[in-house]
Amino acid sequence: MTTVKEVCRLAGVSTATVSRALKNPELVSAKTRERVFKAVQESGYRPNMLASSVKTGKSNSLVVLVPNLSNPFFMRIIQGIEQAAHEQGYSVLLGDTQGEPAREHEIAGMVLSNRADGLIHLDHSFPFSANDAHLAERVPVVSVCERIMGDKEFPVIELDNYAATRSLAKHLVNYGHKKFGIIAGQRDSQIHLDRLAGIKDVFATEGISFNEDMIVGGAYSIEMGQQGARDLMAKENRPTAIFCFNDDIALGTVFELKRMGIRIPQDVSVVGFDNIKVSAFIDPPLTTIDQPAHDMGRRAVEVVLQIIKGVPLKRNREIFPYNILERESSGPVNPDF
Amino acid sequence: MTTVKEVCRLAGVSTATVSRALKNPELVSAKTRERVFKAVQESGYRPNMLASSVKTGKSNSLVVLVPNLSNPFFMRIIQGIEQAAHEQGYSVLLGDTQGEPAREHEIAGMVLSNRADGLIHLDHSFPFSANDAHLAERVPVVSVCERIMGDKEFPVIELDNYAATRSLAKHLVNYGHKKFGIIAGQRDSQIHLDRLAGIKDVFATEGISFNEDMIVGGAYSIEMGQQGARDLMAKENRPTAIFCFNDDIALGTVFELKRMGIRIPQDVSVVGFDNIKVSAFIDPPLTTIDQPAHDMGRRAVEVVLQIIKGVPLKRNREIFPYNILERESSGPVNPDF
DNA sequence: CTGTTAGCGCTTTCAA
DNA sequence: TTGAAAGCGCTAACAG
Repeated sequence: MTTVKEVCRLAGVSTATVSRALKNPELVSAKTRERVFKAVQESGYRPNMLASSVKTGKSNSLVVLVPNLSNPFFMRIIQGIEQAAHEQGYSVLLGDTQGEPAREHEIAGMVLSNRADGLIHLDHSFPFSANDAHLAERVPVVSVCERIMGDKEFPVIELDNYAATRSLAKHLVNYGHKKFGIIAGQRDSQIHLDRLAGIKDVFATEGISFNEDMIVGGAYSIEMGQQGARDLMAKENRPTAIFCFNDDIALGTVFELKRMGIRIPQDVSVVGFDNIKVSAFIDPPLTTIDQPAHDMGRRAVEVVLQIIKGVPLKRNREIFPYNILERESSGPVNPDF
Repeated sequence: MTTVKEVCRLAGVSTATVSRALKNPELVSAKTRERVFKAVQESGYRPNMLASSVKTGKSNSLVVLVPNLSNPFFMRIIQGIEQAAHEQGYSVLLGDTQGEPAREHEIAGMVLSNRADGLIHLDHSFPFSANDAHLAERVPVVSVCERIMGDKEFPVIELDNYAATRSLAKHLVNYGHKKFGIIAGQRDSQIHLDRLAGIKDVFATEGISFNEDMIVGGAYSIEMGQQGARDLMAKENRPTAIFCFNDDIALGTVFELKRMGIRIPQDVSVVGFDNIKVSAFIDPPLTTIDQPAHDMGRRAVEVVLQIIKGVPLKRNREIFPYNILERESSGPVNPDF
């Protein structure tokens, strides 16, 4: 491997000058600078990032914890993160946690062993092990979408889940629906609570009675959508409208209902959440909530970099705007269903 | 930050002993080891990975170049990569290249600046800049799915694309189809050539005439599928069966054909490639080629680690088995269409 | 503007 | 089995 030494030799200068010419060119005379550049060129020198990181104490990378890499919604966030990070000269260490605490601890540990300067978390769990909790105090952490549980309040980039499900609920109520079902994802998260609250709030003002046993599910997957659809349709008071807490669930629900001979939206209306790409291209196209996932990812990077750089945050919680997409999977209630 | 020094102080030993106790515990007496462990515990010490990397010259990370993070098929590969890497104690630096050479060069550069020990490429381009080409000689590189173009032949993990499209073509020919259309992804890749060859081969033996102008498209996206479907249906000799070179394209094609009032598979058969998750849940479920994406990702890690460790490779090209999934988007030809 | 020098935190000889 | 000491490749005072 060619190191500074080699460049020094070729350019006939000291290591300090090489380092300067590369990092702070304005501190070096034009002709020396040229000599150094030429030497770098000739030798094919690449500074060893690790070595400089040891010196400066900054790794210039961020670690991102994702509960499930195959969720397309997360991918949109990550794309935003990756782009913004890259623009700021940071690289992204990606860890798929599968929601397993052990893996979260391990990956989050990278930021404790100086491999990353900050952490972006796409889940609601406290990512460090109990052992590391006190060390984690000084670590720049931001969460996207989910609020991290625990004593310390971490900055969060999120959607107004409450308002979003409210508008979804209003949309369905306006269509005359009175009997609802919900297929949930993770039930123990703040998101779940917020979304549920939005729905129940509308029910309350509209005088719609809703029974907790009309909430089924418990994972953000297509299969859960299928299962949930079957469970809901087996109830004696089966719903005419179903809230799915993400689009994957909605995809499974739509598939399964159609398989059961139930028409959408003529018999049952289905709404999703997230607006993943395919949602617009299924049959029928899905009514859903569009989240600015990409921008939220970008913003998460900005915020974590602010923390890293010691810039005080204006606010600890940033709420991004949603957009309700009224497509063809929802429609007027069918009184005969 | 707590460093070795602190542990030394607490345990009353030298830095060398601490280092040994942590990396090669067997070189240290049981009681010293215990003292060190206790000191580590108390101080909450975390070794600075960067510092050790500088010494050892190994970063224990791999960089992965993805042309498009939002392609679900790539995500399956990456999931495999991430898991395998993690099991081997490696972390994954992920770079979304958007197919832009500039970004590829920049990200691939990480492996030249000691930030990563090897590179896994999910595209067919030579990832280094012309400038870095000679440096790249010594870099462990593996490609998955696509063969990297250029003088040097890099190891590759791929599918038998030729055989896969052959069986897809046979499947359609058996259904009586004679008029075909193809909606391609990237046209300048080896994959494209292989897949095309497989199809044409079957056409040749079956005596089916095929005109190059029945090949449309040029990007692996849903939108390209829509566009391609429109283009194909506008031809005077419109096809009764369409090969889509990935499932995203097929999704768009199915959507657009249905929108045009064309029934699938009664009027037109559509087949995809990749078997992304949603393919089984659209209407109709998609006939496609299942690629063992996850395993291919895992294998890529094994191979790149072999190169890193200097273990000679048995073969430079590994072909993974495909599996044709005959679902409902393909069926008997409709002579009246 | 440039060179000398002293480390960053860790690993690894070499001697004891 | 342990410690002293010499670096890994780079950066950053401090002099000059």
